[in-house]
Amino acid sequence: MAGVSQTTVSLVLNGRAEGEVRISPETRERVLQVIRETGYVADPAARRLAERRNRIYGVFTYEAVFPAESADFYHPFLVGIEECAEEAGCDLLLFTSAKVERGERRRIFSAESRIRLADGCVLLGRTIDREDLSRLLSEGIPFVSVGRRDDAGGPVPFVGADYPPAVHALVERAAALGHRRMAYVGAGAGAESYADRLRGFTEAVAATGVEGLHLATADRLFGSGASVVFAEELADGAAIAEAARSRGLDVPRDLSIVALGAPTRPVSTDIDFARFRIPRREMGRRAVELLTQVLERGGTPQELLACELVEGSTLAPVREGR
Amino acid sequence: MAGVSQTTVSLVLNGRAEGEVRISPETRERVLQVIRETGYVADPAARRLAERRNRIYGVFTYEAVFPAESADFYHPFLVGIEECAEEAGCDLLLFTSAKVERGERRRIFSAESRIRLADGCVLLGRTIDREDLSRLLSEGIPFVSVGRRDDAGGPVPFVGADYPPAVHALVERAAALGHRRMAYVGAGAGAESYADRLRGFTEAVAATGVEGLHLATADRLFGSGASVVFAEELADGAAIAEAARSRGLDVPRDLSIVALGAPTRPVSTDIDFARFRIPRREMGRRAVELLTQVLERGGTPQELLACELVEGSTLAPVREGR
DNA sequence: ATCCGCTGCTAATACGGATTACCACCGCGG
DNA sequence: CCGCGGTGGTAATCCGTATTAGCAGCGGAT
Repeated sequence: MAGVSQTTVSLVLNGRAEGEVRISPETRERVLQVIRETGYVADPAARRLAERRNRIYGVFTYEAVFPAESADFYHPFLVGIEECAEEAGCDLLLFTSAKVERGERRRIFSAESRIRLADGCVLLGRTIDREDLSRLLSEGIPFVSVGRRDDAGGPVPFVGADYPPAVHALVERAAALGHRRMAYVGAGAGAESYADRLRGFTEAVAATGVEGLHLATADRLFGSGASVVFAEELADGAAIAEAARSRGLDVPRDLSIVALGAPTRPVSTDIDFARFRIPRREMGRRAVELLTQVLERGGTPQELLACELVEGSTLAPVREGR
Repeated sequence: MAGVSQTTVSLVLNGRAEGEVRISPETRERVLQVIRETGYVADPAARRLAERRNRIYGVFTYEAVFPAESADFYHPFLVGIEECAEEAGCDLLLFTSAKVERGERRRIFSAESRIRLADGCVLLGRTIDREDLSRLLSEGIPFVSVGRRDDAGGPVPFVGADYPPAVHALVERAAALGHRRMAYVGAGAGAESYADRLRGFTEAVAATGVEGLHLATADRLFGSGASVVFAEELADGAAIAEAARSRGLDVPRDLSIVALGAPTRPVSTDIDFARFRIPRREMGRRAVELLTQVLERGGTPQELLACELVEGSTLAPVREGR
């Protein structure tokens, strides 16, 4: 239509017409005019094939992205991811195709995986398959994990929440309120985030010189003599509060409770726990920024974002006589 | 690695090895073995280029998908869309790249639009640009709109909520409770969904033989003598309830209120309005199903899903003497 | 010995755009 | 008239897969 070659159109379209290769302003204008009239847009698939770049970022979650169960937890991450993708002019590819079989988790690599259609990928999930991770690394697929991850055959790029200092601060606050015997309730393992919380607790009690107990479950909590309990998850905190109430204990007069996580399961509690805020939205944003950075300059960025403390009303001075 | 040509791999990969083209079972097994070992996956971009098919469905929303403001409204649609995409083995491409300029809406077609990377597209939004719609039609891009749409240079494929019968049923119920003067408050235009509600109302009052008023705003409602008001949006209903209270009117003793929409804006009200339920999740699911159908067999499906009535507590018998 | 039909596989090409090497043209100085 | 440098553009190739036409080899029938 403009009487020029495909090459010329490509050059004009990509603004390369000013550098090495020269196209006269008249020709350029003519091509642009036709493009405007027809609304021509280069085929993204062909572009990807030729250019190895798409401006499409993949988003992989081990659970369904939208559904309600964990929606409250994942949603803020996605808000941040979308915001930042929008600013970067990128589209998001949600890998929904990996069927979640009953009891099975999604897998990143399936026979039909379209992960390589995206320039790179943001990973979301409490835990991430080590096999998947190491394969991502070995195949050289650019990605950033939301949440700290242990090495998996190499360092993993991530943006995580910095749990240890946050837990540390809460332990110190409890100590300042007179607590001398503290319990951590939760696995303290399984996911990196759990391990980090327990580590923060363990280091903090050591540094503060108070006594720290680690209980896998709340069963033996009430015989332990602990005056404050650090619950690994908000749901755990709610359960402990309920158990305390049923024993006739008042929170926080008889027992202080600190919650160390965000609601990953839908918890119907309006208790205003002493806790910290996981900067989920910021983590989402930052993950996309880091992915962009990886795509442009490579590297293996690892970042931890600070968690803001929330005073709450479940951490009080230790009761005399305990 | 298997000592065969690229063609052979392609044939094996696509299970074409049994039809016209023949590959010996031994060779096939050898290729499959290598595929298993290496985890080879065909490049989706190249596939799309060659095959014109991707198993990627685009999702276009005029507002940001995730953010909180309209999250409550859009989320159920997305749940349905994701569910169905997962079952169909499709990935979802969110067109987040179209920057939402201050005060501007997203546009489907931009210079960088990656819409053609997807096999087809699901459109979501209260209103959809007519230009965008007619361009989709004229370019022959397969799509399905969530929400009924008027023709835009041709019939538009959609799955919508069937408002008129739902509104009709509510009008009838009001009439059965003795109401003889009913008001509809809202624009009744702008979006198809609003027009449909007003149309349902207008037809229903005519059929029922009661008096129907259409008020653009609630300003003159209280002098109108209407004993029941149909609010176009849930938020409108909440505002009217508030206004009634401030006038010393009791809902529903002095004034019945029927809400005709779902919360599109975050409304903090716990009023249990007489209303109907928009089957949003089902609409999302169905949209994906219809898109699949369009891709396979073409056509322009148009479907309306029934809205279930919700009794609520804001519709009562008309008060004597009004 | 020739031809046929079948089996099993591959060479060649298309898909649409990015990139690169190179060519045709023009004006100018020698 | 020749050579030279700068302009403006294009042919050719590549990206990785799907598809199609066709080729080599072989056994059996004529």
